[in-house]
Formats: sequence, C-alpha cells, structure tokens
Amino acid sequence: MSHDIRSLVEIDRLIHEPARLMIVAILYAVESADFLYLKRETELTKGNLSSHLSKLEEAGYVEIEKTYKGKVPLTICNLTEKGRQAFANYRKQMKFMVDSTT
Amino acid sequence: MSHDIRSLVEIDRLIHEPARLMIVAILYAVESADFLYLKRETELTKGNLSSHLSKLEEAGYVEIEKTYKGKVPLTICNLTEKGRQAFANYRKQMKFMVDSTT
DNA sequence: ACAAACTGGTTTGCGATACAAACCAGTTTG
DNA sequence: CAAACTGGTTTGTATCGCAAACCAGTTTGT
Repeated sequence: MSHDIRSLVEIDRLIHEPARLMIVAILYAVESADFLYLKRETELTKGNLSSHLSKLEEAGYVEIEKTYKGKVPLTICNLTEKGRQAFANYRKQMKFMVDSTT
Repeated sequence: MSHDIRSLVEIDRLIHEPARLMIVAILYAVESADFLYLKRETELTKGNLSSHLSKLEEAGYVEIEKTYKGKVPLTICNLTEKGRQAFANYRKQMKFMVDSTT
C-alpha cells in the first residue's frame, strides 16, 4: 500500500545517512566502542566520524565519554536508550519497505 | 560482521534519498505511472517531484515519455531495466542491514 | 633539552543537494 | 476575454556531507 510508502518521507534522516547508519548499527551491536574502533570499522575519516558523532550526540542518540587510557585521550561512545529505539524504529520501516515491494 | 556494515558507505544515494525511494518503489510495483499519480501517492510538491524525476532520468533509472491526453499534457514515467536492477540491489543491501543487526 | 613526528581528535571551507516558491505555456470556465 | 486552473520546469536558499587544515598534548630521535 502506498500509505506505507509515503511514510518514507518522514524517515529519521539522522539515522538514514549511510555514515551514521554504520555507526549506529555498530553501536547497536557492541553497546560501547571507542573512537578509533569506530574509525577502523567504518573506514570514515576522523573528521567525518567526529562530526557525525557530534550530531548523534546532539540528537541524544549516543553518549560520548571522554576519558584517558594512561596519558592518551580515549573517547568512548555508546548508544542511549533513545538511540536504540530510534534505530529499532528505523529498521522496522526499512524492513517494511523491503518486504512490501517484493 | 562489519565488513558488511561498511558496504553501506557505497549505497546508491540516488535511490537512498527518501523522496526518490518512494518514487522508485511505486514504479517498481506499478511499472508505469503518470506525473499526477506519482504526486498524489508520494505527496511531494510538483517542483520536487519534477526535479527528482529528472535526476532519475539522467541516471537512466526512469524513462519519461511526454504525451497528451486530449489537449492536456501527460507525463508518463516508467522504470528502466537499469532502474529495476538498481532498486533490487538497494533492497538487497537494506535487507541485509535489517537482518544482520537483529 | 628541544625539535620533529605521531595520536586523537575538532573546526573550517566548500561543493552538492533537497526543498519550496516563483514562474510559465497552454487550457478551461465564468 | 479575463481569471483561474493544469501540468509541469526553473530558480533561490538553507542544509549537509566530506576532506583538508588545524590543534593540544605525547612520544621519539639526537
């Protein structure tokens, strides 16, 4: 039904962006990851990763904890409950799109 | 595994854009539709619909046929084979994303 | 001890793009 | 015959993704 197709127009663009979709999908799986781990897994540049994380943080989807590992800065990211739900909902919509066009 | 997550970075952004995803999903189902039908179903403004269709046309994903219904202009759109394949592939990637993060 | 190079990021600049509003040619209505 | 409607296209603007430049602090080399 196209009422459902139409729902795509209000999809969560914060998550829809491929770079952030990667980030959120990873965090959804591992629950917590540091900056460099995310950088390796996503193969984003650090500038890119940094700004996407900031956006996810502003939206309240991820929580960013800045600590140290010895003397070296260590940035730990994890998904908030809000972020988990947003991703779960995004997946639901995408699943629907995939299924309904079979 | 995140080798697969990483593939999201090279997703087809032409289709990924929600407005175009709606258009393509509809054309995938109905095979052929006119401008106003698409406008009703997607609830896009006509300006928006027009420019998205142009982009899909440039990419060779849709074919646009300008005819007349009596004296009234009638624009018919249909998915090309290239467009069908691109959408099928997009769905495959999205299905994978949905399934792999379960 | 001090400079050069590396780590772990953030900020800046720019080109691309999604969107709505303005526009337009032609047709129908009052 | 003017006003309103159809079926669109073009234009202007604000947003956004990306990479390059930058930066504070640490380690390495001499």
